Amino acid sequence: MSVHPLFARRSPTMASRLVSHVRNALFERRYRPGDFLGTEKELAATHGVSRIVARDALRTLEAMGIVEIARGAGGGARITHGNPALFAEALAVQLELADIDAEEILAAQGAVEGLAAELAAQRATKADVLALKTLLTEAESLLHDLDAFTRASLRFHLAIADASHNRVLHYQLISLQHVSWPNRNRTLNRAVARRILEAHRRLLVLIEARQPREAREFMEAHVGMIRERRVAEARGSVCC
Amino acid sequence: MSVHPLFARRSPTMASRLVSHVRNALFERRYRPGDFLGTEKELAATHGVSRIVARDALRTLEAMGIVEIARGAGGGARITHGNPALFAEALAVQLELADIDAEEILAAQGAVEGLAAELAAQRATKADVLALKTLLTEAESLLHDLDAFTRASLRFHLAIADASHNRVLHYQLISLQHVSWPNRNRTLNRAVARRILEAHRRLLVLIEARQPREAREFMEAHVGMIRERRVAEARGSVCC
DNA sequence: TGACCGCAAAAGATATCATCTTTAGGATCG
DNA sequence: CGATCCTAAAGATGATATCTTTTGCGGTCA
Repeated sequence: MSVHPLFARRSPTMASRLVSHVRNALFERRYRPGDFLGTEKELAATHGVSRIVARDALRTLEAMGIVEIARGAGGGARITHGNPALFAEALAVQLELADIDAEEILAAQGAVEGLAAELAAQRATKADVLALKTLLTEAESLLHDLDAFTRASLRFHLAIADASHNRVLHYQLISLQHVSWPNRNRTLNRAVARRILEAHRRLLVLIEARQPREAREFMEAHVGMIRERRVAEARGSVCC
Repeated sequence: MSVHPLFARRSPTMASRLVSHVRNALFERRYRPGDFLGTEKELAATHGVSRIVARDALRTLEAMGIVEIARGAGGGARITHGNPALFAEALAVQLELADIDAEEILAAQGAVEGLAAELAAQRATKADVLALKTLLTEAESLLHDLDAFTRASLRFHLAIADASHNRVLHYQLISLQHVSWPNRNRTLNRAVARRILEAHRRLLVLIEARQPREAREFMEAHVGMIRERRVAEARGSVCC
């Protein structure tokens, strides 16, 4: 039994139409972070669909990082205030599916971090510099625990992106670190750690001295060195 | 059908556990693009949950760009081969939620495209150069239709990223263009279009001549000019 | 103030129907 | 006899309805 052709045209699923509806409203600024979207039942009712369809749409919107869902009385769906981790996750998934290795990622990371260092040298506030100093001191005290040292170093790099006062760089660096950095740093030894620490000290000096061009070049070289080390590591580990 | 109390500890939702299961398998390379995951019913059965839960999980995995779902006989869920558009969308959502404007985005874009131009000047193949020339010719013939001209220009920029043979730059540029470029270019007139065309010609010459440093500097200046224009535009449009 | 309880809301299960898509088989035409 | 087109069946998601279970907020009462 076929439906009359006039009414047959509804290929995009109802859930996807609901998703588009919310997404478009967001981009047209009709929804803002924190806004209440409604409960499953309300959404289903106002859009004339079943609760399952509303659920499907909310699952998708949740995965897209657009809404947060709370249970219990007073619960329901609200527009989130943003969650960079989700975006980092999205990049990580795509890079994994496209089978992209650390070298390509670190090349791009060099450009992003180079600009971050340049802007940081132009715009870093006293608070930014203080935060960087604190992280540097913390890393110094962690030379005995190389995994913890690595994490502190990652935070130092991210703090430079923050000091650039460009949030795009912050988001990009988060996502790139998420895929470029191994959980444990296999070839890192204390000598290398000291060299990294020295590079970070020098970076901080250049930022404090307001030398954007030098900061950028130094950062690019620094990330370049990390890339070299990672490439050598990868070659060395063809077998174990 | 109630679950035995022994197995009742399940604070994270069952759908989210199913999502994690697939996600982890992907990152551990136990799943590869194209692999068949199963149908809704099969997934529900093998994980001991209802079809609703399996659906919820598949909606999430679909939004994350991990699986594709096909209907009909022989349908079901498969690991995708990647979809950069989804990732671009994720960045766009986050930038919108964090209320980031075009200037910040174009600053980051300058760094990404600068590196793309530098690498393109080092690595572009004959085919890459040919593609760039074709796009340039196409843009030249579109001076009468400024919207079409804008789209051709965007493709030209993306082709440079492709010529860099670094896929991360391609992904990043797609996502940044997605949010930085207005659908219609309000202040673009024919004189500006000619200047853009001239800049693109010069870029192509530098890439063909294998002058990485110059290509990078020129590209950074080029994107910088676009940024200036966009900022002026934004200021001019406080009111209409 | 604090513990408790009620209720609202999502999470999950089950059954059923609708719709889409592929495929295989049969009818038709050259 | 062979190729092609049509059609019907089968297999899968899409959508609806209705139900139970779990969770967490908020008000109430001691």
